[in-house]
Amino acid sequence: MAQPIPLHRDDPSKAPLVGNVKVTRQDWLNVAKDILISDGIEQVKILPMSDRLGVSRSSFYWYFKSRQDLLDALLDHWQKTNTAALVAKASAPSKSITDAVNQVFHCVVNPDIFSIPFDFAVRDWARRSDKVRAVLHASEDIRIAAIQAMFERHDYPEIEALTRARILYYMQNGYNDADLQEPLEHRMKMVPHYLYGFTGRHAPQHEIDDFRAYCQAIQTGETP
Amino acid sequence: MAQPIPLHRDDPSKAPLVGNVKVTRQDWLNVAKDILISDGIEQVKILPMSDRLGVSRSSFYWYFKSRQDLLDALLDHWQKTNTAALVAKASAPSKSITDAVNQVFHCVVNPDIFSIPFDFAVRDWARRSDKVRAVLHASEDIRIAAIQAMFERHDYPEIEALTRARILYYMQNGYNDADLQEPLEHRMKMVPHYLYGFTGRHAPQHEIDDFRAYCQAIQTGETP
DNA sequence: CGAAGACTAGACAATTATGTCCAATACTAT
DNA sequence: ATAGTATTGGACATAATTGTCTAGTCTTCG
Repeated sequence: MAQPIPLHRDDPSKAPLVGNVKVTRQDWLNVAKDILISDGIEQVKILPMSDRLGVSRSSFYWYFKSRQDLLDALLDHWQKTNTAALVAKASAPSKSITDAVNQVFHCVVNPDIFSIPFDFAVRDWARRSDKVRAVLHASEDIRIAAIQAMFERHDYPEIEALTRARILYYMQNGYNDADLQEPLEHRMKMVPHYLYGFTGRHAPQHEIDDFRAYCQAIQTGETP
Repeated sequence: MAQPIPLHRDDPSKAPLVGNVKVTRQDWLNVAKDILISDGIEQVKILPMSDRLGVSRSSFYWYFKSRQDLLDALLDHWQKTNTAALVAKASAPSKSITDAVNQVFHCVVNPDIFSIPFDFAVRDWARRSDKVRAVLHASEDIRIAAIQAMFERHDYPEIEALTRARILYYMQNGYNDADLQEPLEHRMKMVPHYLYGFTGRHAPQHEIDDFRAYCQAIQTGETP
């Protein structure tokens, strides 16, 4: 009765999921992720997922020991995508601090390398699970440390590098309303101010212009 | 078996809730609010609430038509406490803009008039319910309009008043980790910067000093 | 071709939730 | 006191969810 509607598979070349279906462990994880993002961790339930995948509910237990086993895998998957992506961007070589910040900014504007909704969803989840909260805080420490190191590579003193790292990082999380259209545009406008206005200094005009051009380029589809 | 543990009642002079208990509609709402804050709306379930109140599950249906009826009442209660409190603070007369901002700041530091965790919880809830989201957005518009009007009363031009209002308001919501200890202190430190650094101007030193003194006074127990 | 392993469907059991109904009890006003 | 109302407890019905078990089907590989 239920239509198989897999939202995204690993390998699109695989046979379509109709008739006698076979799904992968990653298919279950992807559906779980979608539901986590849209409806919260409480709604990650086995029967609705199996309906969506078009397979029997009991097949789930071949791939996962239990619902908790799936949730653990989902959290692990989050760490290995979002946190890893942010750290990679922050650690990449850069010829100026503006260039470096632009690279980190990639994570805010390019959903393919960093999923903001996924981050929000995990944050919500963390409020209700000690284990997830511990993982989240550890990840945040790693992320901020990577950004701090980035500033330090561009000769900012340790304390100021940490302050700027925190502002740059938390700026991304200023809204927790995933449906709001405004956040991205608003964030982009505020980046130079947050980054340069906080300590009392101001950004050189050409750096602000660089930011604006960069944001526009990404929004119009280019990926510098 | 379950101990009756009402967390807070309307009228403490009432008989303690032991033995043959009678609870009020507000008791149910208070428990629902506590659970909403600590565990999310999904966990607001009737059986656990009745256990906590020490009454039978079916008694619930005397006070509320259904679970949804309770949730509607809970959302209504939120509007009539938090939003009303913030608007009241923003609308109160003030002899300077610093004084006015200090008054709004009351909502960040005094849990008795404005519950930040309650606000966070409703925000989470809104992500999963169109109805709640509509109410939340309407409330935010009302709040920001009140703060904007406050700045306008102190002779800020309309656009700048709106910008400052948004910053002052969203500053409160920069963190959505209700368990973190840091947010309050961090927010307090950043208030002057957010408020005065954004448009390129800077706060007079005496206003920053006023903020600091104000925050310290509240933290040490005084309520100016 | 045929067997072993990978994967799925469906039946069964246990738990927890919502909601209804009615009898029983406690409180209040006369 | 007692009648009437307010409030509660427990039985019943229904649905959703997790998990187990087993028989069966599909795929792959010798």
